[in-house]
Amino acid sequence: MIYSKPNDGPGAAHDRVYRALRTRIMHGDIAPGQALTLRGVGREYGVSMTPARESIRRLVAEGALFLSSSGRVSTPELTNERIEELAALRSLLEVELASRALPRAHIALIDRLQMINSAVGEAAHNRDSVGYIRANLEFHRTLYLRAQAPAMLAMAETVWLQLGPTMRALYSRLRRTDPPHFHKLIIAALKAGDEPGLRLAVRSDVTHGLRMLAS
Amino acid sequence: MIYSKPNDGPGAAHDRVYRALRTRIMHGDIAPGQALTLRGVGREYGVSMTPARESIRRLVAEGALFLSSSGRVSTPELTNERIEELAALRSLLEVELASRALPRAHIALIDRLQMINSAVGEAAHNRDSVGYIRANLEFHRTLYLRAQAPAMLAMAETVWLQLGPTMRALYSRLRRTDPPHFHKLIIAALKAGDEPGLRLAVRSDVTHGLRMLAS
DNA sequence: TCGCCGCCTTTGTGATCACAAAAGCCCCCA
DNA sequence: TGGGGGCTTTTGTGATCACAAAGGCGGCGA
Repeated sequence: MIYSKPNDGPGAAHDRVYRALRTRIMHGDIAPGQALTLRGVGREYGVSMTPARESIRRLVAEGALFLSSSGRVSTPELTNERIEELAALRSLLEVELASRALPRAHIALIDRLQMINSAVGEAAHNRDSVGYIRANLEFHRTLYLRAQAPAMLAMAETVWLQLGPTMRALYSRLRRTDPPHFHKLIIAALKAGDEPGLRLAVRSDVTHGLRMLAS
Repeated sequence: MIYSKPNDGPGAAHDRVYRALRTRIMHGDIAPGQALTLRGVGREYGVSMTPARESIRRLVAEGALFLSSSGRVSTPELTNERIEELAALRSLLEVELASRALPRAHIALIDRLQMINSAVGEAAHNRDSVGYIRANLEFHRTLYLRAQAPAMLAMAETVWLQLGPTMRALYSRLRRTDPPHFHKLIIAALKAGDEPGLRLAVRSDVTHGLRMLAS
């Protein structure tokens, strides 16, 4: 098999496959319950079963994929209990991340958040669920990067990953065309240096979208 | 290669290796910075490189092992910043888990916790670091199982896993022979149904041990 | 005696293969 | 026409191999 580059940076072929699959799952590119096969993934990315297996097993370890008792893997179909739990985890982790980012949030960061937020609004207007999820996650990640807490951010991303397919199902179901209200509250709290307000705004933003899955 | 049983339950050979390694790491059986090799692990557990590789890569994905840029794996040597972050994560997650477990904590559970806690004290008295860590984690897990929050508990265990080798280094360094004081506070708060007290006791217990690593 | 260069060994990576189990499928019969 | 049994294909698992790169070690020179 011929690649464009013999060694694509640190890591290897399985890392490329892993990253591609991870991004697709996190952005909601794959519907819940969709099955994946080792040979299929390998064929799709031009690698043998070995890197495909490593990528898939890694995603299983992170909770992004579900491994049936017979070894078949598929994207998970979450129960309501699990969704509530994951929402609670998002709330716990992201409130803390935002709070830690607050003292370091200068005006340049806030400007960037506002730009990203307009991209969120645009995706919402165009009813582009994948674009909406991607921009929304970028908004949150940009803020949390300032917290200088890599382990915590990694955990938050793991939760996003587990929610990816479900978020797709959610956002394609509800027809929202307005940009998220709570993002504006987050930005306002950042500008004002208002920590309790920021915590509340983040918790509301995180909880709001996921709460309407109980229906 | 001959096994005692052709199919050891759900999963397979790699699952057995994974579980064994995971337990050893979480209990602090392996010192920080210790290197592992695929062929070495395979030889130790009587399997080929494939299951050894899957187990190790899974532990890497969970943060239990560190993967150098050249592909070598070793148990991580945590920086102080990372230890503080992981302690904060433990605090966030475990306070929430304890709080959720409180309404369901009946007398039978409290009795069991007291029994486990005496095992903790005994291990401390015998200066048995691995036994101490194991009993201590069992104390916490027994309580959190009552929270009925599997995703949250899994995250907490992932943090324990990342801290395993470091906890070993910590507990073998300091010569404590007394059972943990905060466990008694946890039990007392559970008996009294005192939620704020429980939150404080859990946070103190989690933070206390890890804080003295800054030295 | 100390440091550096080159060789040999160890190690991870990806590919391929044999095997068994699971899944899907089709045909036949009630 | 609907369901069940058996066959074929698909799929995951573990083993093994070839290869390249990294590591370690010893010897040689200054």
